[in-house]
Amino acid sequence: MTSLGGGSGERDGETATASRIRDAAIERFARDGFRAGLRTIAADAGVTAGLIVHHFGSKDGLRRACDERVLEFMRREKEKALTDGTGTMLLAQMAQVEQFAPMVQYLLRSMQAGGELAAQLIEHMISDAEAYLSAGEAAGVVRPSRDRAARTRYLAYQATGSMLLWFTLHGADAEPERFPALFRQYMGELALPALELFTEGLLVDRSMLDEYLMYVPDPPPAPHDAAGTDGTAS
Amino acid sequence: MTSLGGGSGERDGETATASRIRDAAIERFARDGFRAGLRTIAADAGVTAGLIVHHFGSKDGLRRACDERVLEFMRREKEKALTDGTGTMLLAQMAQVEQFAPMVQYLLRSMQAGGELAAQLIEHMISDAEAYLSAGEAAGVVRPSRDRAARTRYLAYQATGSMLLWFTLHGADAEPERFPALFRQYMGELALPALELFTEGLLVDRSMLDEYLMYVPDPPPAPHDAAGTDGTAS
DNA sequence: CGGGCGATTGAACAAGTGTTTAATCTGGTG
DNA sequence: CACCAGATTAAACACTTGTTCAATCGCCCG
Repeated sequence: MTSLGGGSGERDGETATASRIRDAAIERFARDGFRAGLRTIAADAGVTAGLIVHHFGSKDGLRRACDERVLEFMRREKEKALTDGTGTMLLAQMAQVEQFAPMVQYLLRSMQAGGELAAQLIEHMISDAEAYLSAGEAAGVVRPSRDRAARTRYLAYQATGSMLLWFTLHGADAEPERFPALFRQYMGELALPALELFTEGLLVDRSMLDEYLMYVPDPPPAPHDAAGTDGTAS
Repeated sequence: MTSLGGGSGERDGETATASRIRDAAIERFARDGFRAGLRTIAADAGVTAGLIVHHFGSKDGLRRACDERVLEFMRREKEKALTDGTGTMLLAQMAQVEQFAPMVQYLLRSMQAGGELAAQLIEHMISDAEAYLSAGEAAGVVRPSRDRAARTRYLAYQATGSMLLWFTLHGADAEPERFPALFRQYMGELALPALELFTEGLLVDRSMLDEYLMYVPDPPPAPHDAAGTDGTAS
């Protein structure tokens, strides 16, 4: 009934049934996590478990197909939406559209479980943020950093990670119908503190930062773990 | 051989074998996630699967016992370490001690999977951060916020969530022996961007914040989801 | 010594998993 | 129409899972 493709559900070399199975899998994985059984997905798609492995080889093959579909969809959708550099806005906008909500939920499930798609996604977001922050610096609205790469990664991890945690605690077992509303609520609670922190910071004076800069080499320290048993930086 | 208790492994009404099973379960859950089988845990503890359910009723009972143990351990350890308000420092310090690393890893597994322990933990961290930030405000080193509760939650979610994501992508399947080193690396990459953001902010001017404050009621808006189909705030 | 009681075991059970296999259905082509 | 290739099914397989059950072991108390 609901074709996740938003138009072109089928791709090169894929039969209509295969794409229907794959879309049902995305929806079921989004709802129940990746421990959902093949028979459940098969029932959702109105087919048999055997047919799934006939088309995708194995459950892992099915998951790879889902990953690929979601990733390609994200790539295509990214250029149509104005991003805030962290991907949060992009996901938020996508979650509003009922048709795309399962994709966002599937994505968060992926990050919950780890794996290739999650890693690619976060790197994707980091490179987006890199471009966005660089443009902001050039335009004079974003302060330059002593280590731009590190800051970019830091911001992307913060934004994505807090969203993931929030989803895990409040939205993982929720019906997909409630998902857009939950996402709106998350953004609403987020906006003010984020803007405050981004424009005014958190600390009153610079002593902590300056103190830190006294003790470590400036831009990019050794990327590999040095010795140093002191873990406390107060 | 390695008693996770750090001294008093047994508690009221618990036989020595039961606590040995529970500690083995914590270690195994930390290593493999909660899908680890009872027989694996039983083998780790040198017993049989049947004995586990004899002592804990079910696998869920075992997990509850593990949760309780870890939570109580965190409570006891919290007062011995100086926290930075977000719990990151606390976990980092604990991860340095080889004996406690499995507990931290178990905790992150819990947050990965959601559930009661994770929810309690994050609320715990939020209330810690609340006290810490309030003290900072009173001492004049932390800027006051227009909505202190929201900012506290925001900061706790950011810190915990980014740590969780980082762990999921880089450390979930790592040997527990490497875990302390991975944690040190994470803290090292984190320190500079965090201090920069906290003391200098990210944006050069206040226009975005002021613009936002023009459109929403100041301190705490309606907590329930209002209508408003416009999700874009530029 | 004897009886009992909890700890502990090994085997069995029932339900679930992903996957395989042989058979059937279906549609297009010579 | 005959034929074949792919789609599709139902059943079986091998395996793992959590849980149950009866039997045994070991120790403490009377």
